[in-house]
Amino acid sequence: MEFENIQSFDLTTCIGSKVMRISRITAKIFRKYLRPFNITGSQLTVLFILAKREGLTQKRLCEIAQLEKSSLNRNLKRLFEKRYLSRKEFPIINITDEGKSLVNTIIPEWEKAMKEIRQILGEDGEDALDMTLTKLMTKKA
Amino acid sequence: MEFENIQSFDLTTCIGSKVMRISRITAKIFRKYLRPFNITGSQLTVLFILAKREGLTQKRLCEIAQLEKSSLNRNLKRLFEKRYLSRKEFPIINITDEGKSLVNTIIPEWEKAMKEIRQILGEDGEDALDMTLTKLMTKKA
DNA sequence: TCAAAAAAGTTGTATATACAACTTTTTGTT
DNA sequence: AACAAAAAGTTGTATATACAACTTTTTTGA
Repeated sequence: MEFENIQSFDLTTCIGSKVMRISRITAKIFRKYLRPFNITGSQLTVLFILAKREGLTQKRLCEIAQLEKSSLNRNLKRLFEKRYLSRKEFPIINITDEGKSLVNTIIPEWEKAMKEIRQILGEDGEDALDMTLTKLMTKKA
Repeated sequence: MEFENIQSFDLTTCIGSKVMRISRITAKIFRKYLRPFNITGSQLTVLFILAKREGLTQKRLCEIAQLEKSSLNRNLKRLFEKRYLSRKEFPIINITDEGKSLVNTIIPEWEKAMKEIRQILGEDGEDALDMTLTKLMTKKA
């Protein structure tokens, strides 16, 4: 068999693989700092959003976090269970005092993670990341 | 309550969130092209590696793909089930003819996905991504 | 050689994610 | 107000991922 395509193929060019690797590496750094709080990066993102802008629906949260609605729905479920969020007046979701307090406590640790990653990326690396995301967001919506 | 930290916090700076978003967007583009083949990007990465370098152990695959061993183990399980990989002489894993054939067939579709992403990122965007990954890999190992 | 130690591989458990299908809620129209 | 249509939210199912704990295989040293 020939398999012409495989011959000329170079797997190190794959953008998908690269992005997944970047994501795994940075996620690992955040996990290291967040582990003591028994919370994940994804959950924290939602808490961050609601700590700044209270009273959002799932729909709005999806748009802000750019998450598929069922993905967000399950993230929220865990945060309701942990009592960091509440939904007393459906469908409006709010952060609880407990949630706010957690966010306030975590921010310094989050800053440590950010500092560690910034030391690796440098200012130009961070700019590069911003450019990448900006381009992807504007073209894709 | 005060929650001083929340006041001054700006969630749009979070590198972790940005990276996760980039990853979700690019993954979605790849999925679009790979769906007809009933295979995922992560599975394809493993097949790509073994299409070029036959006869690897899980250990070596982990190092090459930069995946945690249990994550890889489960990816492999699905590829064994689909008969794209085999392990006749434990612990050496090989791609099957079926697997090679699939990879050969998929490469043109993979190239379409790459083209679509490249059009969004541009050459500078792709360079930026490479820089980001290089920095993360050298510092983290 | 064979027993202990180390390495590799596997399984348990949990979260994240997406797509599709379904249910509930909201909205718009008469 | 009541029904139909649309939107929002939820659940089913599957994959990806990681960490911890466990099992199997390989290596090492006596």
